[in-house]
Amino acid sequence: MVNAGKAGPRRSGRPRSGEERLSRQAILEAALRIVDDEGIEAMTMRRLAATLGVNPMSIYHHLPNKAAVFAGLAELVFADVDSPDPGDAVPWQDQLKGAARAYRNALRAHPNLALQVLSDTSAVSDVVVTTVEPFYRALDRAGLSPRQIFESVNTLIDFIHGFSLGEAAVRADTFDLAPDLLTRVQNLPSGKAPTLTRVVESLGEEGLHYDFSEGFESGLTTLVNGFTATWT
Amino acid sequence: MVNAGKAGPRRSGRPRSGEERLSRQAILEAALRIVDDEGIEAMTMRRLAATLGVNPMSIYHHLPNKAAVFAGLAELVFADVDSPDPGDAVPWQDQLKGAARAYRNALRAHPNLALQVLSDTSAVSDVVVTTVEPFYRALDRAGLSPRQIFESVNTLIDFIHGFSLGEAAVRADTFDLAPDLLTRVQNLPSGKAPTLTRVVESLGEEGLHYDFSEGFESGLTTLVNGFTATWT
DNA sequence: AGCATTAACCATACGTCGTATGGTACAGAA
DNA sequence: TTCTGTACCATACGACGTATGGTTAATGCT
Repeated sequence: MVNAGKAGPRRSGRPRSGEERLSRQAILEAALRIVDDEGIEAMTMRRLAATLGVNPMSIYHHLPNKAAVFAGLAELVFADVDSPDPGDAVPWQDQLKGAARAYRNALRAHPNLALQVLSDTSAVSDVVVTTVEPFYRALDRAGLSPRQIFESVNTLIDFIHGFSLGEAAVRADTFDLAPDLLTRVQNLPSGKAPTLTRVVESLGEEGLHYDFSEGFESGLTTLVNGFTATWT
Repeated sequence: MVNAGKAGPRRSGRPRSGEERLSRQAILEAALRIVDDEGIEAMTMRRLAATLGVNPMSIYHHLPNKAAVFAGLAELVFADVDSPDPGDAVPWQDQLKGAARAYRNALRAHPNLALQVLSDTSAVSDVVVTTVEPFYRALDRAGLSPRQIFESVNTLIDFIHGFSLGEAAVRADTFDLAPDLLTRVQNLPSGKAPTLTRVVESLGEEGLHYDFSEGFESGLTTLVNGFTATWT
């Protein structure tokens, strides 16, 4: 007879009703914490089990494998896309920009997860599909054809994905490339990149620092202007 | 005295002059083959050593760790960016598009590597930096300010990155979403995505299939038009 | 009520991974 | 000739994902 104490923390076998320690939800929440706090490579099944106070194999009763854990996390991220939908009172351009900002913000909320989310094709669930609806709505209101809407949404989302990838890699809201990139560019084999060198030097004079939000807005404006110029 | 035979395939100790079996170059080439043929997860140090006919630890005399192998592969990819540079006879718009196509093609050449390349910030070497020069040149000729050039290049490259990420995930030149996406969209909780549903259904009527190259050109046109409309 | 099934946990173990450590044989410099 | 460094190999360690097979409690069936 091992562990006869009622409150013994170590038990074997199925827990009594209401004493279950695991659930899909709880597991995913713990996994998200690990990823956010310590990075994606820290999220191992054993580590996850440890933070849940549970044997590693127990997790497999709620999720089939590690890939499913990450797919679940991706769903969480997309579920957090908070589309404002200010109604159709607002111009379609602003509607589209709002949707794009919401999408970016969701990816930005968990930078360590961004790469996983953007690369996991199996995570394209209903959640993701409905996430893009606001983009379609805004462009529909702009009067584009279905084909034009389709291509435009793809272009815009590709931009957001690429942007978020870069943003997640840097892990800061702002980015000083002042001495870093500048000296590197100047140390290039002479004449390899004259225009780049000139541009970076010129930017260096105004005390260059890159702000991701400004960069995002700039790209967004370019794209919206591009849609207008191209389709009308 | 083990292995006294002159041609014995198993030897220990340093090989005789001219008989070295490894080099950084040879290792990276073998690694690239593995990634291309069998996917990125097949590229393990042990597997790599096996294809080179060598003990796993021998690789570490030429590259410090596995991450360095992938960084080297990323360099190879960027070194393959084949910027056409048709001179300044061509309009800057076409110059810019040509640079973008070359960049995309380099990423497309090794789809299994794309994710790694796009996420590995440590691989941003001189090779990568010089790779973007054609973008800067074209936009400089367009008469933009340094700041405008900088933002525009970032936007364009972010788009290419996002696009390539999607393209690499699908691994085909063309993409039939006809029944797949269509039925999924129609099975959504009613009213969740009305515009999306309508657009996809409408596209389904014309026998929808998505062509990545067409999609890329579409995005490119939008961006170039956007730069023109925004900065001038 | 009794019994079989299933669900939720744990223990052990297997094969694979990256790579630390420490050899051994040759090359080139002193 | 001796010393130092280089390019290989052998062994081993700890961590990983997860297959297998317990044990116990809840649940469904009769």
